[in-house]
Amino acid sequence: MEHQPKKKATIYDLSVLSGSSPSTVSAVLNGTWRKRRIKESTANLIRNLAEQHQYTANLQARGLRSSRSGLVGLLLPVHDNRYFSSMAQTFEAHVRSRGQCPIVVSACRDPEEERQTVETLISYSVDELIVAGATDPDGVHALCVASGLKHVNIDLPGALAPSVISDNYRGARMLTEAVIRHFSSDLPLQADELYLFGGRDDHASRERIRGFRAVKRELMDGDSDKCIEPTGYSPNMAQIAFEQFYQREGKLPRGLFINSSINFEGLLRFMAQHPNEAFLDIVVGCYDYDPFGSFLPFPVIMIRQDVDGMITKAFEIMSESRPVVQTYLIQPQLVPPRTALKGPLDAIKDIE
Amino acid sequence: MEHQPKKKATIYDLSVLSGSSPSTVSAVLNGTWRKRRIKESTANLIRNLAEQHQYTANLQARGLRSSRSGLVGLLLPVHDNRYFSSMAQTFEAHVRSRGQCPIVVSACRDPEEERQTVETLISYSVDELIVAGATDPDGVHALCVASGLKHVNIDLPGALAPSVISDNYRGARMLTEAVIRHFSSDLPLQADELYLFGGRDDHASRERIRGFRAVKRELMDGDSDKCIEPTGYSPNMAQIAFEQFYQREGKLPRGLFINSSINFEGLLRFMAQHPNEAFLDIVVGCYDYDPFGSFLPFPVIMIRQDVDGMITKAFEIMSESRPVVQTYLIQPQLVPPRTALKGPLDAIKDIE
DNA sequence: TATAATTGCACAATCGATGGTGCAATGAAT
DNA sequence: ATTCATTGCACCATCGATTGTGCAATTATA
Repeated sequence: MEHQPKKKATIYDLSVLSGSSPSTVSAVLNGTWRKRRIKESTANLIRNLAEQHQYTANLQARGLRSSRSGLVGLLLPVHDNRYFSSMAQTFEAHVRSRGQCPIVVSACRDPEEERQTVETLISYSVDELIVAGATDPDGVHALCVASGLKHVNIDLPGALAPSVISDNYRGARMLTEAVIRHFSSDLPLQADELYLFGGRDDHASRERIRGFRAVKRELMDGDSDKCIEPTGYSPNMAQIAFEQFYQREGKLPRGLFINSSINFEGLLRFMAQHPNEAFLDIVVGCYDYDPFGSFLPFPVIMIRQDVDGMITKAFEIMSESRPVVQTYLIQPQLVPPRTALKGPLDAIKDIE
Repeated sequence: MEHQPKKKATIYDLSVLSGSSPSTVSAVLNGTWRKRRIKESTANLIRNLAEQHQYTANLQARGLRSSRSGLVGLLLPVHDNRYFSSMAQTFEAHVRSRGQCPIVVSACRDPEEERQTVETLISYSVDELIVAGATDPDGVHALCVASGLKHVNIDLPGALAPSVISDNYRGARMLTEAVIRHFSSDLPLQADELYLFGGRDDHASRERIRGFRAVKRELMDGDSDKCIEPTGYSPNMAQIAFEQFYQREGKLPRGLFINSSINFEGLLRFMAQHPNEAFLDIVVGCYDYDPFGSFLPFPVIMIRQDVDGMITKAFEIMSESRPVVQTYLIQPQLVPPRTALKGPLDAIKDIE
């Protein structure tokens, strides 16, 4: 922390050293020098000097001039669960492979925070933005449009920008059906034993609830409103819902559809308060995949959303010149109990 | 995507509209106007115009001029596990509470990627940087020093910058002891039944191994080299190690010390290949906390590193004018099986 | 009323890179 | 030996904000 923070070299320094003009230096170092008919030898000279002096471009200056930044943003609701963290991981790999710099920011599901964060990103001339699970995607959209920023919604759709989301209806159908079928035929699951917990009034939750109810109607006879308990996306509220149910009924439902791994953590909290015996005959379906969750002491069937597919599609859309405002559905995957899937980390080389 | 991406308002636009000079507008909007003795009425006029025209400062321009950006960086090895994702979550909250903009980037444990990423951050005049779990912290340090960027290592220490890390030795001691004591006294764990898997040749792994061996020596009589299997930080290598052990010995060790939740995922993959019976008499200690991991069908004792404590300390250090280059140890916490701790997400308001 | 002090603001340089334009030097064509 | 085309590069305005400095107008003091 004590050496001379000697100023970074600029094109002007190199210009003096090389005897060329700053614009020549600039052209050489940003690759446009052929277009500007700079001699190869001049280019080499400058490149050597740049290397010697450890030149790196000031990206703020470049960004100011060209009103682009080389940054690509991912706006998340939260970091701390496997769905969104694997999204961040996948996103980074994509962006890096395109030679740009990924930056990931979360906005805590707070519409105001979302807008402020996007404003900030815009002020840095972020080139593209993926808006994941936004509470107010259309508010974000307005800001992006005003500054001409390419963006795509992911996970939760908006009405005004292209959106790439999981096929929540089909995923929920698969999951519900798998839960029902997981029970043996000598003691099959009854309609009033299958509950859905978690989620709130967003598109994903609505679609999942729709799928859940449809399958219940088709495979069982009942489909009562009381089997749906939206608790928001918080472990705490979910826990309370489980506790209340347990107080009321003396047990948990035998079949549980849990709307996200975040809500699933509410069940963990409940579990911590009760002996394992309370979970002997239970089957859980969770709309989200968490490798550890898959190995709990009762059958846990999970849905893995195709994060890579969604991110890929999102970039595809943003690369179009006039993206169509529509919602693309990406098929998720049903994951049977005790399954350890590979994830984005497996793409990372680990020496040793 | 089609409306007029009408250019964002600048201080020059407001200058024309208000009849004041750009410098006056600038001063008003960045809060230095009192110092510049601008009339209150002028300030109000300009502020109103700014609001009407939705002025937001171009942060690249500001950053270029002032060579500061308002950005604070967190460099992670990876996103996709609960330890680092909770670190990101906690970091964001801290940075936001200081009115700055958090940006989180991962570098995949690749020294070259680490340096490149930091170079990029420096080119954006990031104000401060937390370097988490870097493979080559001192390489990163060199870059930071060269440009006068305040930075602190976290999770893994460097020799050249202040570092804040978990007390790995003590944590490993606690964990090892807890695993041993978890066995009943009628069939106590023997020295050759307690193995350590995972980690590589970094400071954290070394300290954990040291703690592990010390406790083995103290509580059991043996402490053989063959009970240590560093596998790197990858699920895959860990899985292979478990499989090999299993092929060789016909079972897993009864006591397992797993060096990180990433390696624990290797055990999950192993589990997927084998029936639950193979895990009846097993006790796992994992140096990392994952809420789902805590509820697996065998006892899992975990260490939760005090991420909040580490981040807090890191910012404290960076706020000092001449930080001492030393390593600060933060005490981790022993988490008994079947425990659902609150995390950073609980700090987030969830409406409904 | 003349002078000094204060108020309120405008001017202009600057941060580092980009890209349009212009022009001298060289080589080719007539 | 002119004229024309090409090569190779320098010049300069520009992106949007910050900040040191200077100066007129106003108010206070003598």
